[in-house]
Amino acid sequence: MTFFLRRKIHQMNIVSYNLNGLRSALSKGLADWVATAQPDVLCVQEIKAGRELLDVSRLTDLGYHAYLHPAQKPGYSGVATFSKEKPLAVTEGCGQALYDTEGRVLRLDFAHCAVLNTYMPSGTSGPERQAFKVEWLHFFRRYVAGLRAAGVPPLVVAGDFNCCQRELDLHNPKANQKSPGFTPEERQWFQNLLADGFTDSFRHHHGDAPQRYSWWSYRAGSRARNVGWRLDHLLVDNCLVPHIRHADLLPDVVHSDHCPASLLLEF
Amino acid sequence: MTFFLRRKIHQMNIVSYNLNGLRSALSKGLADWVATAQPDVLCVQEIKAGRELLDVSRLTDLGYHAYLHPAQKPGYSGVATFSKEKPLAVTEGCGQALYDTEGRVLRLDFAHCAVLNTYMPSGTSGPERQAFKVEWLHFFRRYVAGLRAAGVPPLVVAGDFNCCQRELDLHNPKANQKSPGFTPEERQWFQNLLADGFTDSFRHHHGDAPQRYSWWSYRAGSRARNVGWRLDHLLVDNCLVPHIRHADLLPDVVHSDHCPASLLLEF
DNA sequence: CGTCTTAGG
DNA sequence: CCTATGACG
Repeated sequence: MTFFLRRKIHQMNIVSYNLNGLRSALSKGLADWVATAQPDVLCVQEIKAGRELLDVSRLTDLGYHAYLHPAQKPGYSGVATFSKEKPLAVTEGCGQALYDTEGRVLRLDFAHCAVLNTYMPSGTSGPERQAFKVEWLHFFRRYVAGLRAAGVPPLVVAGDFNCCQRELDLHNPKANQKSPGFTPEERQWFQNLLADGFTDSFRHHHGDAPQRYSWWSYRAGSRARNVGWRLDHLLVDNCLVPHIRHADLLPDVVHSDHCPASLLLEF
Repeated sequence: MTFFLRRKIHQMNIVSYNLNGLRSALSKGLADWVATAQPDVLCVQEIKAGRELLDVSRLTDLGYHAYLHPAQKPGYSGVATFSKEKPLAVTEGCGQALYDTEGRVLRLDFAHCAVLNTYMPSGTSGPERQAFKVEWLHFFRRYVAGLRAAGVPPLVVAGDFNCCQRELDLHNPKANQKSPGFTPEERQWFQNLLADGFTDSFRHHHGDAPQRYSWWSYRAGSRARNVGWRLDHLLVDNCLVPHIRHADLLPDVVHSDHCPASLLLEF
């Protein structure tokens, strides 16, 4: 008879989900799905409401700690992270008022990793916001580099990036070379971010699987025809790659124009 | 065998209906109801859209002539009258810019009567609008007197009066002595208007029938409990009283927070 | 509570 | 198309 001596396995199931309104998603049964899926960390974006208007008891009743980082403007943007385990530290915002008033970053630090929930700006409403987005993207790389230098635990960057890198990340790459979210500048930025030492967990797990998207326009029945984009990502610090057990997109889960992206880490 | 010599009977079925949005009401099947009810003259209030946004083909396809008098402000107020018979004359507004920009009066003249479609101001949004309403009410009596003096055909005043006169016209008269729509001032005004030579066709036909309302708040399930007010009226010039054949409220017709009020005249 | 609006996506 | 808002009722 042989005995194996090993430490206790710790699994972390992390989900990123742009809800297009937390209240709307709750009204469509979000809490029931969460009760079934049981993510350990649930990062949501576009909560579109502040603390006064939000009732997250349906989620805290499931045993989650709730951390909200709403935008200043009513009905706009905002992120929230729900965690089964109480984090060692919570950091609201990135220290830049320009971004923090828009509720775009929320970090939870755990023993084995830090989960950085982010909602990156959309550029679709015009050139002004596209310029704002590009500035944010450059800021974000510097910001992440600073976190690393400061000794924050290895990062999981979870969120709606509002951009993707490769042609197979969207249904119609040819027609969208100039569209916000797939400009050469944004694709290059994404590549640079990966070169900084991050891994796209979905691609790591699924290779070049085509037609796997996380967002579909509400218009023209895009979702039914799978005319989508992969905008929601779970990037991990390269040092976490050996811990990836699974990564996926859950297009059958429908509370929003996005679907959840999930990642299972094992420590 | 006996022969009766008599002129051809002419019936006019007139309906007044506050739609709380003509587009919304159409989306709930208004045209199907109109096709069944076949009013000769349909007076609607709160159309809440201008000509560019409205598609009334579902009604004109039923054989109606359409006359619109929208407000200037988008999504606000406005009246429209639909008539099977082409009127002899159509008068948009009352000549007062203060009221005509809010789309509150539209008159169609026929051989036997004139149908004055009116949406009287609501006072519920504050004392400023209640004062505006009271000024309107006084103006309206003078205006109607002027029409009479000018030799307009005998009037049917059809519309949402946003007020009622007697305690049996609302579910909770005691609690609403100071509420806009049932203030002593408005009740007195209503009595004065009747004293000017008008008859409330519903009361003429139904006497003191209680609990007959035309509006219910959307809040707190008021309509299911019949907690309502009778705000929509078809007043007729006293000279038309011998022609009243029927008058009613149709609470089972639901496209709005109001229900239709109807009047059958025979000439 | 519900129909409009406008902003944002 | 969809979720927010704010005005109005």
